[in-house]
Amino acid sequence: MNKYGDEVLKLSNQICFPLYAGGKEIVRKYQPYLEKYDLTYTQYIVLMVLWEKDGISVKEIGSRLYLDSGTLTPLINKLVSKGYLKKEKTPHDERELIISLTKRGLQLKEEIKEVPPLIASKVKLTQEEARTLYTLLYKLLDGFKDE
Amino acid sequence: MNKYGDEVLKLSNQICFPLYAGGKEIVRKYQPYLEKYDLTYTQYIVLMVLWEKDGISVKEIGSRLYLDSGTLTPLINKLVSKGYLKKEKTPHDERELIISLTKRGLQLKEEIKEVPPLIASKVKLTQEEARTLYTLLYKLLDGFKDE
DNA sequence: AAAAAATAGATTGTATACAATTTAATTATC
DNA sequence: GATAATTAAATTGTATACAATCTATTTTTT
Repeated sequence: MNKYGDEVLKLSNQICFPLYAGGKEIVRKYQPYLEKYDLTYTQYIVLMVLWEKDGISVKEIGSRLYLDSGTLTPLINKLVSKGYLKKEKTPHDERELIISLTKRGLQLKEEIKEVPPLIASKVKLTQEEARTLYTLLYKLLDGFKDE
Repeated sequence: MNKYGDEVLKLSNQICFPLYAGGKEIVRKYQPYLEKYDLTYTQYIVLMVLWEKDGISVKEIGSRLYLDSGTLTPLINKLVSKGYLKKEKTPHDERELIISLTKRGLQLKEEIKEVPPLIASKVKLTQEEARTLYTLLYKLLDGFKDE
């Protein structure tokens, strides 16, 4: 028996649950706004990565988003078929695939700028609280990385 | 053009992304420990709800976990076939389904108490930080509820 | 340089998630 | 009291996630 008895198994005592639920809910909040652009949240963050740094490998996209090729391969294919991305092999390493934005993919960036403020307005936290949450979440994520 | 220019679309400026990634990673951390009990994280939190309050409806489980019947129905069926849960209709409302723990489902609670401390040890936050994160996550979730 | 190990991406199989719809039962309205 | 509106759960369809495996290529070892 654990020294805390039943307490450790209460949903209300676990940091994991609100984190899991919060992550899920935030994605759900995005969907209605992204629907207009025929994008899902995951597709949107893949594009966000490329808007910041274009022409990177699937591997690098994955390491930035904590996603693996099992998720990214079909998702990138969908974005290619939608005309937002293109795939090409690198000459120096035939295993590697370089993902780049098409003109249309780049255009989308300007249109979609309206979305983040709309979501931000739904987050009922002060600037200070949001900053603290942000810092703690990254501290948690960084702690997971090294092991 | 948004007054912040490109800034709003940077992954590093969004609270949503670390939340999404953190939620996903925490579930991934759980899997190896839950595998031993033949459970997934979602199955585990459904059991957690019932360990706290047995004999509730699918609807109530859903409202506590932010999940709908589309997710819960097949998941509960799996837990029934594993021998952890049983389903029965209420006499007073034939639409409603009451989900209860079997003896085996109740036993599992004692065995699985070892897991939360193992996860907690992977979270590299001080007690103070964890408490703050917890508070902010619930504030965020509560803010989502009313609208 | 041949064999072994490692790596990038694709594939397969299982398990969520959730919107939208359907079905059955209950409540509300007229 | 019949009809309409609502509700709980199930079903359907689409899109992640990710472990495990596979394939092709590159790098390391010997």
